[in-house]
Amino acid sequence: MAPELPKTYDAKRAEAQWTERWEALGIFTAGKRPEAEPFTVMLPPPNVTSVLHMGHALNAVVQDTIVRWRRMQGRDVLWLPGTDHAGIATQAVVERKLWEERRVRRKDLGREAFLKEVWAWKEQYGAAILRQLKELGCSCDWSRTAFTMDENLSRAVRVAFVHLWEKGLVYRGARLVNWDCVLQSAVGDDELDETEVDGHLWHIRYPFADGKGHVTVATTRPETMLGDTAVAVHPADERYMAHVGRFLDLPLVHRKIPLIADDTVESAFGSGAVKVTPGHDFADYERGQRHKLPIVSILNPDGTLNANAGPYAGLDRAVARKKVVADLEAKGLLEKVVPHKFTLPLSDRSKSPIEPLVSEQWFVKMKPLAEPAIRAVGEGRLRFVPERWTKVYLDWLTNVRDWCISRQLWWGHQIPVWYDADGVPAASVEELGIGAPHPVTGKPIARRDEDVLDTWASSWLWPFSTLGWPEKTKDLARHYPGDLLCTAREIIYLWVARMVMAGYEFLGEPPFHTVYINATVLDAIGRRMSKSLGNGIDPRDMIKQYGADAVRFTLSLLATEGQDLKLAETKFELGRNFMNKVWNAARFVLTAVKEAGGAPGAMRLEDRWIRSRRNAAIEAITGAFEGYRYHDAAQSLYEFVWDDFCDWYVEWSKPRLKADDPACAATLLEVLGSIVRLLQPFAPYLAEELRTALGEKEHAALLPWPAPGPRDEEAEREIAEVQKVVKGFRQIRAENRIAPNARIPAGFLDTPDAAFFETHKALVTGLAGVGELRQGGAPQPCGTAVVSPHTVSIPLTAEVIEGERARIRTELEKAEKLLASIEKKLADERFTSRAKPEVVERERKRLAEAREQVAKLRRAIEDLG
RNA sequence: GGGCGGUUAGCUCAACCGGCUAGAGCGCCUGCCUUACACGCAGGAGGUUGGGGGUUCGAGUCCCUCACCGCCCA
Repeated sequence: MAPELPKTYDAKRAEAQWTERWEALGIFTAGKRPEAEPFTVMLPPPNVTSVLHMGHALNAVVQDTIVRWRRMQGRDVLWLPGTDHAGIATQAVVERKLWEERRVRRKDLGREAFLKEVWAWKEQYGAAILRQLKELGCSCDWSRTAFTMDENLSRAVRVAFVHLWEKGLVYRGARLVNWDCVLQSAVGDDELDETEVDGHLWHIRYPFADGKGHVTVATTRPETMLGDTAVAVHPADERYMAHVGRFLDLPLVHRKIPLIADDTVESAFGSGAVKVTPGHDFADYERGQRHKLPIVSILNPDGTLNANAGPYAGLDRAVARKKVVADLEAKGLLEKVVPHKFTLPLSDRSKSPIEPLVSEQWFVKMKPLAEPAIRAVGEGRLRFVPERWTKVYLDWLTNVRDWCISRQLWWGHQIPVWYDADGVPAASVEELGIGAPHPVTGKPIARRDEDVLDTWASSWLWPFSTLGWPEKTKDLARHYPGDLLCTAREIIYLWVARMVMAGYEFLGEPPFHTVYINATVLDAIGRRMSKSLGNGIDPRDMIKQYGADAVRFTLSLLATEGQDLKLAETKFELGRNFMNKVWNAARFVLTAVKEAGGAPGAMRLEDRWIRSRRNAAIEAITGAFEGYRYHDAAQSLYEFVWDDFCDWYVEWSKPRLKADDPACAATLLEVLGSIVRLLQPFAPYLAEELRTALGEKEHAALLPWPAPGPRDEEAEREIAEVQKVVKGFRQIRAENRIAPNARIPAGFLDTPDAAFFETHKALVTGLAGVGELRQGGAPQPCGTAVVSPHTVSIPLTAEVIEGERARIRTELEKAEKLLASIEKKLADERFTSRAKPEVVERERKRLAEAREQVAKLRRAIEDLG
């Protein structure tokens, strides 16, 4: 059973061997345990345009670890993967490609031909990120891979839209939206890239209409003054108080606009007076609403100025800015221009400055949808981990604004609304052909709404559209509601809240009971990883370099609760080293244990001990998983394997294996089997390799999760004493430069447990590097270590005694300090009378130990002479 | 302006309900290629837990306050 195992773990080989086989064998396909309780997780669908970045990797690892653990616990796991069509992102990618390769614009092709191009692109490149998730070892049910524009998911979008339409929750209206002049579409708040830019602050004089005096306003966007409909000051600003209500003559276009008072104005900023442009600024839009100001829009959708801009009509916005500034200067109205840093929203996709623009859009009324989603938390039907994110979720929902769901794009779900010749709209799940009768007016349908829906309008249905909704499928019945959602914090309201709303609206209950918000991955100095900074660490490179298991384990180990995660490439060595450690431990066991399954033989103390430690590890890891404490889980495994198993048990096993001790062989194999199981959720490839080497028939992913057996308190206590004694010997050796391979004929032990150590001396001699263990003190000169209640010593040569004396003095100082602190504590009767009795008792015991320690160290120094 | 998080060893982070001498990995120092592993072994140094105040027999942990850093919302 001992194959030739290479000296270091070859992650590449293992990964190449298993990734495809797992999928081909369908071992992650849900539904194979019809009698078991299901466990359902939806992978947050990444954009089809994405490549795997570290954030995805962490998110996926966190989910896969939990999912693999639940699967081992016997649950019928469904982890459903898929991608999101990402309207703007994808359309922009394809448009750019068409332009670069063929100098063709989308409008040259026409809608239908363009969409064919996008689909072709999607077929070719759209699965990249899912492939990369497979390379990470993700145990998704790949047979159920979904895409937001699949036929059934698209139908779900239309059904949802018509449902909301019929409830009167969908409306069309003119609103200020983020407008991308290049893509010529509204874009969502989440599609903005807020960039800090070095701009200017133009100070412009607005004369009063009666010719007496002026007010100076400061602006970063001077051309928008053409759309001003007021100037605002703070009501308590003494400089302007007397003038509120007077009218100003808007320069260049000569519009009469009022000076108004509004307490959102910051008096300290600029001149304290701000121009109000409700048609081109979100804050001004609100001010305009409050003061019933007219809205003047000066911009065409393509970024040129319109007729409202008077003489500037037809100019591009950038050209218009220059001309406006020049004209103001010529008229002596430009007071000054000062450099000014501010944040400019750029379109994520086109990188052009976003213009707030009034346009006709479709909206969804959110208030009624938000109510049940808010109640879900109070009713305990929805829980966030870490808990503090609950507030972020609730804050957004309580102040929720209506949702602009239309996008002026072609790639996406075209809005299922048709108009007759009079422009009367009708919504329909099924296609209403041109010329067909309008369901309400009966007149022939003249056209379909051109716009498509926001991508979130499909992804908010993801937890059930992927299961077949609106059909009443078996999957839907079994897997809705699901259990867990793992995602990033920035998506809590964009997506999480909307999914909960959709869950209640369409199915009457939330789509999951727990939302785990994973850490944000930062670079080594704490900045977000971003393309523009170029500080990202590519998980694919890390997988190549260190192996998928190492990447996974490292991320788990670094995922401390609620903390962001600072990452440097070298951190992955941590995971790699651990994988190698496990590999070598297994290699040792498999080569050293010649036969399995002889007579079990009598168990020794250390055999009982390692089982007890193993049980402790099972308990700790299981508990940590239950609380989503990944760091604790990974740490417990790491310590058990490295410290308990490798550093102690394996070392103790070496001489026993030479003597063919069956109890020892059986213990090694049993514990290694446990390690394989505990490792599986973190490191599926290595676990699979090891279970094969161990001759297990079942895939590691399908092995049962170990149940924690009883602890053996006595063995743990006794072995702890042995370890103290061994460490004492090692300390004397190391401090006196005795080479590790130099075997000392005899070590001396002065202990109250003489009989115990007589029985178990083999546990000491091997690891302490002493030929035999004798009771009592060593003859002088000797080195001494006090490990209360034991004292260990070994004979030394005369020349090293000076160093030994210094060492023991330092020890003594430490011990005396400790003793003094305990004495002081116990001398204080407030402590002895008020502290819990068991705490006082413990201190008394420590006092005795410390006294003994000090006495022994003093004697050791005296003995040295 | 409002909210949230953070500040613990040189670095990255732990520390359940307040209670043993505040732990680990990396880095550093010393000695070792001891036939599982140098991606390793053994040992060691390194901390006024951001400052100040308070509660308590006892505070990294609870309260107040200040400072700085980060994120989110407006």
